[in-house]
Amino acid sequence: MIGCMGRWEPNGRGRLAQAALDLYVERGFDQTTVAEIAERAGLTERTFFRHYADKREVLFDGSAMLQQLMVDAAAAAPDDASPLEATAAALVAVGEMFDERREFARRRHSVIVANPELQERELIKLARLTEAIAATLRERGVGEPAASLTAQAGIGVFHVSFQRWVAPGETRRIGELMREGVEELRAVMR
Amino acid sequence: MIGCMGRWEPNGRGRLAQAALDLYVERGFDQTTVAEIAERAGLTERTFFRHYADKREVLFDGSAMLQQLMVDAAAAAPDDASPLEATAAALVAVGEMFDERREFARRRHSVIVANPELQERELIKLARLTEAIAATLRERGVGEPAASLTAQAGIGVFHVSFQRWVAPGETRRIGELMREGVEELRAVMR
DNA sequence: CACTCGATGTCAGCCGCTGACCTCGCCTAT
DNA sequence: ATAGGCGAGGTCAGCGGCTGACATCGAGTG
Repeated sequence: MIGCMGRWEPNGRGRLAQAALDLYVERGFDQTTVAEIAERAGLTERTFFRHYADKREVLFDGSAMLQQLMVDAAAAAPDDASPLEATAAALVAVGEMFDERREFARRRHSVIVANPELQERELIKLARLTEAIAATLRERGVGEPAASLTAQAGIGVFHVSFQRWVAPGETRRIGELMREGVEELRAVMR
Repeated sequence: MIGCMGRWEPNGRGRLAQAALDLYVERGFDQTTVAEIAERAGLTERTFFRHYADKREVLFDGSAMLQQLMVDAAAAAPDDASPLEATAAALVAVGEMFDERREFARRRHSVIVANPELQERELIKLARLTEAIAATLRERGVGEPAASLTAQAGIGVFHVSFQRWVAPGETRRIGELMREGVEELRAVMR
């Protein structure tokens, strides 16, 4: 019951993720083959593809958890909260988790900005997240297109704030950058 | 000077695009090989890749023109126009062109919604478009993060409106949907 | 001690994509 | 008019991402 440790070492999945990030940083995404990742993790190429749908997905393992966190936070907002307030609650919810892992985020981000294929994957994760939040708002009684537009604005603020947050030299916390972003967007739409 | 018609038939690039869209619609993106596209166009696989960087790009030929159109429109807005007004001008500029090609857009869209890889490509095109508009706003003297947030809001409205515009049964023009979207977003941010 | 079951290994193969090199046919200059 | 430039296309070989089918191992279960 406790075993389940594959054939040899435990946590093959985690070893693959670690090996992949290391290699992507060391020599670049394109210059890394899946066989090399698997070898460094002490596994085979075929096993890599059992854990991750493709070579890119290994960098996006946390996105499901992020989505769950944000959706839960938006759903838990008080009934009388406005769509924007519920969305803002989702943003606040992820703030702490991000601030704890800034260096990891920078490392990962440096790989992604260097490769268009990875940016595509990041963008579709963001789009799915947007849809999930829009669905949550709809369940809260928000109509269309208001729900989609609000979710889009919220994720837009998140995205812009995230990019500022990982920029070299930036020391403010992501929550502060997101608050500032919401205010700025309000001002611009006024 | 006028010749330049490849080795046999003229417009190989266009024939490839037509063959690709037809096949993607007929049997799906995944079930279509590049060799088949090339064969239907009377060319070879290798030639396909000389015209298009990859199998997906053939569906996104028009995006460069779209970007140019929107950037020019935003840049041409009067000096005293607000960031939001300049961005709205970019939206208006694409309205007519889209309305003229609604059936083509629906056909193309049906292929894209059926395939995540194609959605990724669409999203990165939208992201590049967003960056281009943000850059235009910056040239107009708008600071950061206001420029990025405004561009993101504008493209967000465009995206949501486009999806409503291609939905089956929808008859309103895209310009009207975008105007409505901007108003809705304003209301939600208030 | 079989037996099941989930995780991994092995192997063969398709297809997207690329580099290197060759061919064809129009165009221009001498 | 002929030579050579040049751009579009063809041919071939090969890498690497990804998959299906099947074998194997190790741990828990009866």
